[in-house]
Amino acid sequence: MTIAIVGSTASGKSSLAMAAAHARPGTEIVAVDSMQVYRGMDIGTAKPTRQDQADVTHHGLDLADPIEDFTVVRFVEHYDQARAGAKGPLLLVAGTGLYLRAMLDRFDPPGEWTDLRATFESESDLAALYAQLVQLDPRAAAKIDSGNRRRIARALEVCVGSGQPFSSFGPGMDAYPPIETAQIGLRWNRDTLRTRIDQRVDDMMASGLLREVASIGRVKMSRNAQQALGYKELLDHLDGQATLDEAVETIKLRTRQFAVKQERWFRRDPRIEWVDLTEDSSEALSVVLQALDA
RNA sequence: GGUUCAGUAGCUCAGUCGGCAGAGCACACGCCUGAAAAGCGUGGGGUCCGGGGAUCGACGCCCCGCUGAACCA
Repeated sequence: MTIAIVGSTASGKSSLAMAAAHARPGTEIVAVDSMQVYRGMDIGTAKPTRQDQADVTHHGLDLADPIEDFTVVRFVEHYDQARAGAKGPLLLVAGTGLYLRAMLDRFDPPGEWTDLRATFESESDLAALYAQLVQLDPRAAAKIDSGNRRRIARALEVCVGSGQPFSSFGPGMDAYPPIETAQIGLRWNRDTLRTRIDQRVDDMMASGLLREVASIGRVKMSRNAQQALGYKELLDHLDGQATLDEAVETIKLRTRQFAVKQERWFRRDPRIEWVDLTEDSSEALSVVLQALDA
């Protein structure tokens, strides 16, 4: 039995999952989150507390040091292990849409050819790069914007490295086959979500986020870890590039934009059952419990 | 009280000689299978502070007023 709760940052999915796990003892939680995988990045990623982790078995947390670049493939491997060893139902708490889809729809990403990728990414003539992709894999090219260097380089990396078209590795993201796992989506209206985000960022600052960021430091953070909201802006502040107030405002703004981006990602998936929240989450809890009991 | 400067998209501002109203950010929407809290694209938005005048034609020139800033008293 596996259920997924999806939603944007600050939607309340973690606390809903805790409530559900308490109501159905034995349930284990899987945090599907590209940043909570980093050890020591606790406050800024709103990682479940030690107490929560003591009360309910959690997976998906603290899988890598901040100096490492984590990837989807590593997360799926971890998930498969967790699923095999789990003693009770799994409750997935997902903010990272790509990770969740890779897990549930069994994406099988082609391998890595990092030196090829580096070559393509440093190619100065982007138009020529795109033309090459159109030649090798017109189907992939049709789905990638001609200005998107990163995705073009990755597709070419796979075409050249594997000898097969990038588009031959799966149906793509717009295929939503039926799956066992029920997905429940949490949704707030934008104004309410904004105040929740502002409050959450203020709370993080009050809890010592700046100290956490300073104690890790930029040199001990990988490219990917440095992208984490809150960390990125406070690292810039520590480098003297912004005042603390400016940094906090930027965190709030970008977190809002991130939340909308998450919503747009999940919105596409027709299999998600949405629960519109006001301030009362009891309806969401009963929906989750119902799914767990089914 | 006087002088000067400013007032254009939600915000910060461009706008050449008077000739179809612009940018960045924000916002909305979409795409993306080994960086996804990343990357890429699309487009909706205007009482050009208000009023009057000269002109074929004004965001632009002239006059009056309003608001803000700086300086002088």
